[in-house]
Amino acid sequence: MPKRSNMGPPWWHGRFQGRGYRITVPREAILDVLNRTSKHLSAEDIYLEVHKIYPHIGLTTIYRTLELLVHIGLVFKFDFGDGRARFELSEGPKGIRHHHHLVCTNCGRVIDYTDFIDDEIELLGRTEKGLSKKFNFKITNHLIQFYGLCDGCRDKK
Amino acid sequence: MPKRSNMGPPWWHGRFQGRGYRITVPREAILDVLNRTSKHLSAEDIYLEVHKIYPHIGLTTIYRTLELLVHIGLVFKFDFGDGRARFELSEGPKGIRHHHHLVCTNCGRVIDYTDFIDDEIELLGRTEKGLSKKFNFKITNHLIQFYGLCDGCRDKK
DNA sequence: AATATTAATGAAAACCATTTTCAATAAACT
DNA sequence: AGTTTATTGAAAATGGTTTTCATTAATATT
Ligand SMILES: [Mn+2]
Ligand SMILES: [Mn+2]
Ligand SMILES: [Zn+2]
Ligand SMILES: [Zn+2]
Repeated sequence: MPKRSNMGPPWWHGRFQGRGYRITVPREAILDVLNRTSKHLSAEDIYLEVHKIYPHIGLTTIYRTLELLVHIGLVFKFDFGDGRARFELSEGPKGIRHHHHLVCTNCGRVIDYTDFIDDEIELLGRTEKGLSKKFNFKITNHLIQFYGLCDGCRDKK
Repeated sequence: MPKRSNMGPPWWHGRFQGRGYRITVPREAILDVLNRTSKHLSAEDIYLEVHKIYPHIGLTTIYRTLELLVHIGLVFKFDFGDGRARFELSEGPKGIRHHHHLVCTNCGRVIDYTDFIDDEIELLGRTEKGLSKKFNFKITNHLIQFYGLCDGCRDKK
């Protein structure tokens, strides 16, 4: 089902060329699954989805591909505390969409939010600068997650 | 070696009483190890340390006790991305010392920092309020970590 | 102080997400 | 079309964590 609305190679092809990485069917299938969801899928989730169309693709390949995609920066890997890694495309055709997460500790639901991001970015910039100076630490990344009870869970407790 | 400078029950005893939890030798030993380090120990780290004094205490008990301590809020459990959970006392005799982490992605070193915490707390408060309202999400906790290269690793790359 | 109750423990086995191995396959280059 | 070598799939291994279950010991009761 990997059908794109307009012709031309998908926007991510450039990330593979020139680095010795090959564009393969499994890789396209995995990127396609990630590209078409807004959920935070586990390796097995992705495997099951890919399996519907390419039953011969194995779970091992899913893991290996995800590792590669994280390595080249196309995918983010998260740990929301349920014992399995979760993956999310780091950018879309329209560029990076920076956001943080709200994690429900009761049902595991994960909510993306971009509100307040500007204030956060502002603070993060200051903090990163200060920490870099104080600890001589070169910051490349940050992780911000809020935990609590989601809309559906807060009453039932 | 669990020797306290002055008499009286340790400050954490109150957390066990009244809840049906018993104060046992393994639990005291584990709390003692956590209380005397500023590092972020894994279950095995704690096991090895406890083992020096109580060789009969098993790794299973370490895991079970840590789970309990996290449950009653005496200990924080972290994932710094190296495949094993890390534990840290949530408070000391002098109260809670809120801090966040700087994680070196090269050597795994973890640095606690409390600088800029005030600004962060301020922002977090606003953000939590906004998010709570927008998503009807009851926030109980947050996780903030910065990743990058520490003093010893940034040059060698 | 002795006894009863039941939470806690330890050893071994099970669990399970992820990684490794290795022979077979298929992209990309000539 | 043929060659090179990155990639793949199946099976086995790995390793941190959890479960099982018989035994032990902390606390309550007498
Ligand atoms: Mn997200
Ligand atoms: Mn810390
Ligand atoms: Zn929920
Ligand atoms: Zn380092």
